[in-house]
Amino acid sequence: MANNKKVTSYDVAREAGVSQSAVSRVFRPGLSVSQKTRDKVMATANRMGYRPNAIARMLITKQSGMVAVIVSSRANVNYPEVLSQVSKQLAARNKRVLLFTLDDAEGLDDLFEQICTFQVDGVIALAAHFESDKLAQFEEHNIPVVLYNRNVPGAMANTVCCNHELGIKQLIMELEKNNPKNYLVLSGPKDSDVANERREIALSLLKEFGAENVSILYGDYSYQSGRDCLAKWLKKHPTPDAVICSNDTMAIGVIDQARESHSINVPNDMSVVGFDGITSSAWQSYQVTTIKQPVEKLVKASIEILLEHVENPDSPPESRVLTGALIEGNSVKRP
Amino acid sequence: MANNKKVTSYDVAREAGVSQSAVSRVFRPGLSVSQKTRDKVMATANRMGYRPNAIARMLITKQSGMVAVIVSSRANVNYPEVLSQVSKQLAARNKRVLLFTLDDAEGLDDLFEQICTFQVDGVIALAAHFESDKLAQFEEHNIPVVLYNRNVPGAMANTVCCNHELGIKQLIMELEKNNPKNYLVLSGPKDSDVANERREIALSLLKEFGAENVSILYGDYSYQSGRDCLAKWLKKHPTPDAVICSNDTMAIGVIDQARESHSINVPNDMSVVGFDGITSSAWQSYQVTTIKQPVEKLVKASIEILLEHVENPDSPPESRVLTGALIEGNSVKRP
DNA sequence: GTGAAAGCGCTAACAG
DNA sequence: CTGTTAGCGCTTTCAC
Repeated sequence: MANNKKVTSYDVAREAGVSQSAVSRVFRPGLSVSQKTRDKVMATANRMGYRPNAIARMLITKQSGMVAVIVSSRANVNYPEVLSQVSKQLAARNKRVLLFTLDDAEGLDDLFEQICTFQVDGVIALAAHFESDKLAQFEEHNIPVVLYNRNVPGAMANTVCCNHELGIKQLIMELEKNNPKNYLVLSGPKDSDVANERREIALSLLKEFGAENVSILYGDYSYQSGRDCLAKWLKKHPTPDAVICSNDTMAIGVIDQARESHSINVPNDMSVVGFDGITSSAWQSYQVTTIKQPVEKLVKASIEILLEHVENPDSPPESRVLTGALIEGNSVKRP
Repeated sequence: MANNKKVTSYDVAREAGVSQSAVSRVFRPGLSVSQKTRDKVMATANRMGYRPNAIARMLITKQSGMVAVIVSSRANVNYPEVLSQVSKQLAARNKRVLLFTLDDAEGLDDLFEQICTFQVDGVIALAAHFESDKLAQFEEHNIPVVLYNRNVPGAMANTVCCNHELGIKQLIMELEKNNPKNYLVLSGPKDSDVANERREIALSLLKEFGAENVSILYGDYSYQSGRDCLAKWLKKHPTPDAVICSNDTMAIGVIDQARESHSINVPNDMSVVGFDGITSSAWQSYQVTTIKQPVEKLVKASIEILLEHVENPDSPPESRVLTGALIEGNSVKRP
C-alpha cells in the first residue's frame, strides 16, 4: 500500500501514536523497545510501506555501509567470480558494493574524489595499479584500502595475494621434469604490477633451477597476444620446450597458435603453463596446467582485513598470502 | 593537507570568510558565483582537503545518484563486459553502480527492501528473473526498472534485448543449408526466462522451416552441462545433425564432448551453434557460429531508458530490441 | 521504556 | 551575486 510519496518515520509515528524516536528504535536492531510498541509500529510501518532511509542514517552515523570496489579494465578474467564473491561476502556483513571501473591510471585522481565524496567505509582494489602516493592519500583521509591480488612487500599497504613464488615454483618443477632446454616466458604488460611480479619470480626461479636459455616476451594478457607473441617468436627462433605464461588466457592463445598455425604438438613438442585457474583453462581442448587462485579465500581475507581497519583505523597494515592449487592439466609433457 | 576529521563546507566558509552557501554554490556546477569568491573558496577548500559530502547531498536532493545493478548468479558469461559497460556509461552521466548479487528468486524480496532503503534512482536487472508482481512493487515505489536481456512482450516493463527471433533465424538458416535431418535443441534451465524464450523461438522457427525431428534437452548454461547433455543423448540416440545451444558456453561443451569422447567431427558430422558471442567462442579450437550480442548498444539503450524514467517517472514503459551480429565460425558444416 | 530536542552536512528558496 | 534560513530523515543523548 505504498504511497507515491516516501513514507518517513514521522508519518509512521503519527499513525501509530508513538514518538518518532520510537519508530527509529524499532528499526535499529538490538535496541530496547517494549513488545507492544514494537508490534504496533511494525504493523503500521508495513501497512504504510515504510522503509528506513539509509541515506539519512548514513549522514548521521557517518558510516555509509558501502565499500568502493575498484575494478581495473585490465583485471583478469576471473574477476567476475571475484566480484560476485566480494558482493556476496560483503552483503553477509551488511555492506554493499559501490562499483568503480578504472580505465587508465590517470582516472585514479578523479576516482579518489568520487570515493571521498561517497564516504565509503573502505576500498577494495582489484588488480588496479596503485602508486604508493595514491595509497597515502587514502590513508590521510582515513579510508582503509585493501589491494587484491597484489603483493607490495615494501609498502605499508593492506594486501591479499596468491602465493606467486610457491605457485610458479610448482609450475617450473612440473616443466623441469622434462629437462627443457629453452624456456620462453610470456609476461603480461609491463605496467601491470602482477605481471611484473610473476615475470620476475619466474626469471629468478629459472635461474635457481639452472635454466640457461630463457627468453622473455610481453603480451597484454589477452588471448590474441598469446597467439601473436608465439607467432612472432617462431619466425626467428626454434620451438621453445616450455612456455611460462603470466595468465591462463595467454596460455590458451599460445596453445591454439602452436597447434593450428605451427603444427606443434602441445604438450609433446612444447609444454605450456598458465596462471589463475580460470574456468576455461580446464576445458577439454586446453587443459592448461596452472595454479588455481583460491578466490573465495582471497576475498574472505580481503574483507576481513578491510573491516578490521574500518573498526580499528589504527591497526597496522596487513598482508596475507594464500596458497593456490596446482592444477595438473595436459599442457605439460609427462616424462 | 587533509585533517583527520572530515572538513565540512562550514569549515571552509569560515576559513574563506564567506557564507556556507557560497561554498555550496561553488561546488555545484552551473551556479552563478563571482570568479573572486570561487577562487577564494576553491583555494581554501583545496588547502583544507575539503570534499563535498555526497550523502548529505543525497538526503536533501532525494537523488542518490546511484543505480542498483542486480546481477543474477546465473548471468551469462558476458556479464563482466556488460557490468563494466554499465559502470562506465553511468559514470559518464554522473551516476554510480550499487551492486547487488542475487542467488535465488527468494532473495528478491530482501533485495527490494535493500534497494528501497538506499533510495537508488533506478534499477538495472541483468538476466535476473523478475516476476511481474515484483516489478509492480518497484513501480509502486516509483523506482524505475530496466530488464537487461529480457523481452516480456505482455508486461508493462522496460526491457532491452537482443533480437532473439532474428538471430536464431539466421542461425537456423545456416544450419538448414546442410538439410539436417535431426535437430537437438540444448536449452538453458527452465527457470531462466531468456533460456525459455530462446528455446521456444528455436522450436517455432524449426517448425516453420519444416524440421521434423527435433528433440530438446535442458542444461544449466554451463560448459559441463553441454558435455553431459550430449553424452547422455548419444547413449540412446544417433548423432544429431545440428545442435542449437541456448548459449555459447554450452555449445563449447558440446563441441568438446563430441570431439573428445565420441570422435564426432564438428562441423562435418555434426553442426553446432551457440548464442551470445562471448570471447571464448571465437577461440581457434571452437570457432562457434553464434550471434554476438551488441553489448555496448544494449547497455546504452538500458541507460537511456532508465534515465528517461528517472527524469520523467510517468513515461510509458519502453522496450528496445537490438540486432545481434551473425558470427560465421567453423562449427557449422559448409555445404 | 519512551519522548523531546539537537544535530549530521548539505541544498534551495528567499531577501537583500 | 551573496547571506540567511529552513529543512532532508534519521540517530542519539538526555530527562522523565
